[in-house]
Amino acid sequence: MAAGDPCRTHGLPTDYVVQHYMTQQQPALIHEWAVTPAEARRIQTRLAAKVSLADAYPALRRVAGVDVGFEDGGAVTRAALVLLSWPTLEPLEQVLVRHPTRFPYVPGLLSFRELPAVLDAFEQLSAVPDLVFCDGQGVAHPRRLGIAAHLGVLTGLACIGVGKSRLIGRHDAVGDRRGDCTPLWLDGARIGSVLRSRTGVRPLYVSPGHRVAQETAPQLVMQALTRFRLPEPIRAAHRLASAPAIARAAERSASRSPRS
DNA sequence: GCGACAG
DNA sequence: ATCTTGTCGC
Repeated sequence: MAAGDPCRTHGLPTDYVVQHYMTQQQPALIHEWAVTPAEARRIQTRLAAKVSLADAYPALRRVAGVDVGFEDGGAVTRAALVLLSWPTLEPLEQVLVRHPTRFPYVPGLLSFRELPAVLDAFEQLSAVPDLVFCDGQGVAHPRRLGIAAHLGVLTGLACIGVGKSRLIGRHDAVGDRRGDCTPLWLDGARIGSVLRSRTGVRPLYVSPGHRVAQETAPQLVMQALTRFRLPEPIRAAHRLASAPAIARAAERSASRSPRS
């Protein structure tokens, strides 16, 4: 691969070494996506060793939000990526990529289903975000490599996983007021935080993906919140990824109350 | 063998 | 995630 080329992730043999996403610095391990569940789990265990749980991101100027949706009963994957200013959270740029879906949903292997399209979206973004908020878990995962951690290791970007529900781990009851937070544990180690992003809503499962510390992750999510349950970067990405569903909903309500 | 199980 | 209408609550 020539220096300067964006990182390509398809069709490469397992363990092929390429440059980090747009940074052209440390090489990163890129693997094949056409794998069996058993191979995927081995890849996760190997890549998990590359995750860093120490704060190591640039001064925050712009952040990104990632979310994925589906069309055609799952046949098509839609990856939405939105770039926003920080700390003002104003949308700056957005990218939507559609890919044929080629991996089933298997609990614990979500990244193998969604990341191919997400990585393509990153290649089309004109600027590199200083931090990424990703829908799903970070290291709060059976093998410590949820989609946010996987994305972080492959791109080298600082990432935070924000899950709407729990994949694994145990925790005490969370306070019911906005900002209340309690650690998420697995085998005696902290793997994330359970955060009440808004009073009266189900808590968020926040965990570092890469280059972010356990204590920092929930703080950054709090700073990315406005008045809703989900942090703004992810809300923006979700709106984009769910555009077809929203359009169909609007279509139905329009047919129920026709004008004229 | 029986649950649990991101999106 | 997606399919789907109305409905209970702040």
